[in-house]
Amino acid sequence: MPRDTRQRQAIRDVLDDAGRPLSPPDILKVARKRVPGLGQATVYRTIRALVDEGWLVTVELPGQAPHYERSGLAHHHHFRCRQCERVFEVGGCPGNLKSLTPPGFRLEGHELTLYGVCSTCASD
Amino acid sequence: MPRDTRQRQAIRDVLDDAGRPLSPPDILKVARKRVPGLGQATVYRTIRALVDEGWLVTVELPGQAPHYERSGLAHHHHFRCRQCERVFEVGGCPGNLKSLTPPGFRLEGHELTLYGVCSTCASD
DNA sequence: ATAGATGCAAAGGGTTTGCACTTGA
DNA sequence: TCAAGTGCAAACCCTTTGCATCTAT
Repeated sequence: MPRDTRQRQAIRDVLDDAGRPLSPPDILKVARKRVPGLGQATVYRTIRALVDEGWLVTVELPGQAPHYERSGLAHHHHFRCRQCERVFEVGGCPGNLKSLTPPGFRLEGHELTLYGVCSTCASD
Repeated sequence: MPRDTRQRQAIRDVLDDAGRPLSPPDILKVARKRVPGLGQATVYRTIRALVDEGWLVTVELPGQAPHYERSGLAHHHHFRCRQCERVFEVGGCPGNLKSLTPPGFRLEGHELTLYGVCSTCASD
C-alpha cells in the first residue's frame, strides 16, 4: 500500500483538477508548482502505480505520448485541439462499429479521436 | 527531385507489396532482404521524403509508433490485431461524429482504431 | 526503526543528425 | 563531375532504472 507523500498527493491533485487527460510532462510541470523539487522519475513511477491501482487509466492518442485520466468515467472518446494541443473528453460513441469489422475478425474494442479546434481557440 | 537508388526502390516496393500500414522497423526488416546493408537512417529519411512527396501517408495509431501506407486510398480506418500486432485497413466509417462534438468546437478530422483478433489469429 | 518513496544521474529504446564516402545523373 | 544519397556512429528525446538518501508509519 502506497504512502501518503507530498509528491503523490500533488500528482493526484493535478489529475483531479485537470478534468482532461494529461501527459507526464504536463503533470510534472503543474505538480512542481506545489512540490518544487519534484523529479520526473517520481511522476512516471507514481503514474504507473496509480494505473496499477486502477485510480488512473491510460489514454492512448494517435501520434501522442500516452495521457492519463481518472478512472471510472463512462465510455467516452477524445477531442484534440490542433491549436492548443489540449485533449478533451467527449461523451457518446458513434456505435455501428461491428459493421465495419471484416468477416472473420473479432472486434473487442475501439478508440476514436476527433481533431479540430476547441471553443477557446476558435473564439480567438 | 529524388534519385532512383536501390534503397529507395526497395523501400517503395516493400510498401507497395505490404497492402497494410508498416512501421519503420518493419520496413527496414523487409527491405534489407533486397538491400542487405540498408541503414535505418536511410529508411527514416526516405519515409520522410515519401511523405513529403505525398506518396506515403502517416498512420498514427494509439499507443504505437507511426506506421506508413500508400497515399490515395479512400477514407478508411484501421483494425489492429492484439495477437499478431498487424494493422489492417477497414473500409467505411461510422459517421455521426458531428453529434459527438461539443458546442463551439470545430470538427476537422478523426481517427478510429478497432482492436481485436484478425481472422488468421482467430482460426488458430 | 525500517521498508517504501524520492531525486539525481546514468541507462534504454526508438528516431534524428553529422560527416566522410558512394553513386546516380 | 559532383551534389544527392548512404551507412555508421553519435546525439536526442522521452521514459525507465540504479542507488544513496530521505521519510511516513
